[in-house]
Amino acid sequence: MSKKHILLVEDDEVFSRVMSRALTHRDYEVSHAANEDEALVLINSTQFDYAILDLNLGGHTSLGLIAPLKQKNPVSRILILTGYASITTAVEAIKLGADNYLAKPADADEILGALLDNNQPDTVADPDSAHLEPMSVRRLEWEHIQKVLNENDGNISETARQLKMHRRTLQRKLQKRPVAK
Amino acid sequence: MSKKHILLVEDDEVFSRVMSRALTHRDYEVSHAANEDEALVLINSTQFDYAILDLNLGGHTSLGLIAPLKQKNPVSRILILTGYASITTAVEAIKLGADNYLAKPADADEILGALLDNNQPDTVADPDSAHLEPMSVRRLEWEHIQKVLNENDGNISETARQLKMHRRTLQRKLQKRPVAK
DNA sequence: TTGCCTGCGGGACAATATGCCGCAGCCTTC
DNA sequence: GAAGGCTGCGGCATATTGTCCCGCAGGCAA
Repeated sequence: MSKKHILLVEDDEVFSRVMSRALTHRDYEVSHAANEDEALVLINSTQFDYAILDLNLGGHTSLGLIAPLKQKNPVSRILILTGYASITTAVEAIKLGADNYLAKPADADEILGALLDNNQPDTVADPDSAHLEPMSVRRLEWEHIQKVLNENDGNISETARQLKMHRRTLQRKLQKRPVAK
Repeated sequence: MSKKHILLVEDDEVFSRVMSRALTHRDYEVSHAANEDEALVLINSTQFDYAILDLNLGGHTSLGLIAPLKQKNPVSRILILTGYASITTAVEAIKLGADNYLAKPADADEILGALLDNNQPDTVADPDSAHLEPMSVRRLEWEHIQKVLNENDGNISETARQLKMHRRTLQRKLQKRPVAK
């Protein structure tokens, strides 16, 4: 049986190198693309079994790659990975056809687990995993900001206006990482 | 044209009453269920256009209602609502067929927006959907704090713990008056 | 082309807010 | 009465914001 072929779309130099190596060691064949165009070329020329897409590719998101991927490769499973996770983008990604969504930081095992994981039904079905703590205010703020920012197609100035906060402040908040939980 | 029929599954007495009224005033017909069994009875006896499900129903989740709903009512749009939002449950809900996922606190407009949202051709042109301003981050924070504080029967220390903020900070926030909007 | 407007990123500095300490008073429960 | 939890509040040392101010880039109209 031949090796499974994974498409890795990730613009972070270091992270992509680490991931590539980790996946290769686990006996996968990995093709890496650092941006949307490179990714499209690969998608059109190769059959992939899986895809790992970093949500934030420089300017825009990698969500646009989902459709071409699905079209060329109806059987591949797609995992969206992001350092700036939010419920809004997660919902959007899944709606667009991604199979899973994972927040960085995550190690290779975690990522592979999320990518291969097919026993979806059990994930949340058990009542114990039902996380009963309310969101922290920071987390809630982050989610809300992401939602509004998304509604404004990434326009920071407009988002700041609607949120009644200074653009400079929003800008600074966005540069930080999302809150753990 | 007859009114659109909404199924509201929500175990919180107060919240469900408020929502029911708000939706009724907006000219929807609302059926309310406080638990899974009640909901199933309604699903089997009525045709719904939309459904709003609180994710946490006492012990388990309301995700199990998605399948029956979809089966009986292939056209309905389903919104999952929860005070304990997390990316994991959001992804799960969308995978199971929910159309959107929203974190409380959320007002009726926000909820309806999330429910009707999306490229639904017939609702896009709706002139009534006049520009919904998102809550400011301060307002959202205030609402959330009040809600959690309430769940904890006014216990400031416990609330601060859950919100992962310093008790002193919470105390100071509470001394100020609520934000205008 | 030249303004002009808008968005983006970021420096600098003062005004606030927050984290964290400690203390005293009040309850309720052993 | 001692123990432990909650509340209100006074200080700081830090962190985060509000403001103002530039420079740069792209879209657009004169």
